[in-house]
Amino acid sequence: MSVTIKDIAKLANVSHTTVSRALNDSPLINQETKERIRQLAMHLNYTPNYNAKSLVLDRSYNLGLFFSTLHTGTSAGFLYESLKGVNHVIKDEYNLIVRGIDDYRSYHKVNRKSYDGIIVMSQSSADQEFIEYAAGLEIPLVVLNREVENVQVMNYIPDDQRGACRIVEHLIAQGHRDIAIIEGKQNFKSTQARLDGYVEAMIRHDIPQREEYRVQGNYDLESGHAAMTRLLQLDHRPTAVFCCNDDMALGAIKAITERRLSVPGDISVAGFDDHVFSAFMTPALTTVRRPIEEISREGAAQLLSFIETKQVEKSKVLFHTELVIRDSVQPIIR
Amino acid sequence: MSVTIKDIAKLANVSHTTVSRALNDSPLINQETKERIRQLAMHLNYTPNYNAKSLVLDRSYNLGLFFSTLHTGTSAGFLYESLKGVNHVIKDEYNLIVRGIDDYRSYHKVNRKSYDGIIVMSQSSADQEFIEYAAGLEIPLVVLNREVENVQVMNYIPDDQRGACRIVEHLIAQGHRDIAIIEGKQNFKSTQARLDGYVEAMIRHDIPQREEYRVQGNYDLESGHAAMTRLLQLDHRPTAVFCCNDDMALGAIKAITERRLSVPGDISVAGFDDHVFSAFMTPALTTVRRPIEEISREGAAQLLSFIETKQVEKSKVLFHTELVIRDSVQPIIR
DNA sequence: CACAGTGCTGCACACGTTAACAATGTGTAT
DNA sequence: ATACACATTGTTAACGTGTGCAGCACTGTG
Repeated sequence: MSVTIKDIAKLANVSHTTVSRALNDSPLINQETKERIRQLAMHLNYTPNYNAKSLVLDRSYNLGLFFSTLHTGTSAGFLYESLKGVNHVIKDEYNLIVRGIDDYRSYHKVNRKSYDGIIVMSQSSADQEFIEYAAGLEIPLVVLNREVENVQVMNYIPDDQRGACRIVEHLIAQGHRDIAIIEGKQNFKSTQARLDGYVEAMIRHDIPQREEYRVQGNYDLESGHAAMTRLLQLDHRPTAVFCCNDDMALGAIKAITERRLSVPGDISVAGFDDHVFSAFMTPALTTVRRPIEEISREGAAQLLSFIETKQVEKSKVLFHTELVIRDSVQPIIR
Repeated sequence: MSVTIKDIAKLANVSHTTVSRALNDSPLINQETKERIRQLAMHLNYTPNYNAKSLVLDRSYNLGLFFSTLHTGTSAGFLYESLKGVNHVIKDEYNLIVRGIDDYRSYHKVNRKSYDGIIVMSQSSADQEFIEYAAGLEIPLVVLNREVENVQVMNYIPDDQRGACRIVEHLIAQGHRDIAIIEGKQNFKSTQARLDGYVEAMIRHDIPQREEYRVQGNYDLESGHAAMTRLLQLDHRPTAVFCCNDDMALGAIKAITERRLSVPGDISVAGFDDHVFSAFMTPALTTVRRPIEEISREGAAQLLSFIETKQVEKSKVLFHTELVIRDSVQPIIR
């Protein structure tokens, strides 16, 4: 059907070995024959059969990009930035296979023969099992976005707690004391980290915390809307709300304006992530930038270098988050 | 290193052929031996080497999901919905490889050995070359989102022109006559289709078109903002603006509110796509729903069935777009 | 002239799997 | 008893590529 090195060999009157060597630029082959064979290959439109190569070289040319889930809890922006970052680094020789971990019924198909390396964009500790599995198989592995315990892997994460603490301190600096938090999806590591940051800031500034100011969300728009609706029904309404991601912040703002209240006039709202949309919302959202694209890029680069050299420090690297002040938070007028 | 069928064969005192047959549930093998071998395989934690399988079966187990670009012009929501739709359908046995067509320097690595099938999420006619290449190689192929010419492929597309026409007619029905359009990215097929819909509606209702009401955008937030800014500088401002996607609509609204004008009080804004965010914007965006997830799902399903049965009608299927009326368009008070 | 060295090429096998064909044993009809 | 069908298993080759080793021709050296 398609052209093989044997076909080329026949036409060039050499053995297929010579063809293989010529195409792989082996020093054993005479320059002229090399050139002749290459011309011929090009002319015949030869493309190597990567399945055969994979078999003998024991490399799949596949890289896996795995998300905790593709159904819910993974925002479009997160997916987009991750993919973009990784894709930017991937050399032409790798295929990038994208998948949700929770889609697997069995991890059977994930093994060293099928993946040269794996990038886990981890959001939930439910991934732990998968990560341990992959680590156990000694597949080159980098876990991004979530701090992973027990397993020795390259682990690149944003400093969520610090970011959350900073933005809550920003709210406090604007005079707010009645600050609510709409939390992220349960069991997501980031949910805990951001909550920790909130608590840290509140304690540091001696602000008493109210039980009813902590509301559960799940990182999507609707949950932000629902959570805010509950907060608005409180007798003593908060003057500011920290939403654990921008999607929920948008939902929250919707809930507020539906009640004919204004942001930030009546209630200040802060988000987290710095979604592409956030600068364009009305009001533009004050939030925390989480450098997902950089993390993906750096993680992918390290993974590639590990695959090639087999050596790199397996360690945790924190990426700075950054306060982005826009219009959705206003000082309180006493 | 890892367990192969030959290892199992030795332990089971049979030939490796028997093992292969047993694991593939061949009717040639005795039930008891079959069971025995399967137990053994399970016990040894055997996983088949897909590279070897691929080589002999001439199947890669790879499916390609190709976008025109992953850099700019592809919105996060579009990527997300596409991936979600396709992923929903993919059987466990396929790997989904995601890539931007404009990332290829050569299509060399795209061939029938490497891909069992390809889904092109086409946005630009710049893909045409790639599509023709893939079609020429007789790789099972489905092109989604953009109407493709000359090539006989499965082609599933949203009815953009009809949707655009409908929403512009909606603006007209609300009394608007000074209707501007912010166009999409140049050379994107959808840009043309939506413009055609706009023109169709205007002509049908005998509304004179002004040259200066047609402004170029490129589907991203910033371009919507810039285009709207230009429109606002006009002596005779439009009373309504049809933005060719929701991202640009958001940018446009930003530009309007920055000038202390209100949407829809002073200017009505309509979008296209029905991005997840659109219902939650302030004001909630009147737009056209484009069923990307359904299209991806249906396209992927057809591709799989084609791969298996090798027969399906290669034809164009139009998916209905749907007018979604929210709060960003207001009747004109004369 | 013998010998070692060098530069290039081919033979034969390996990778792990499937499949055409052969071989074996068992039962059944003649 | 013989032939024949049938059920089950094994032998062998094949898929396309890379590679250790052997072999060839030629060159230079003693």
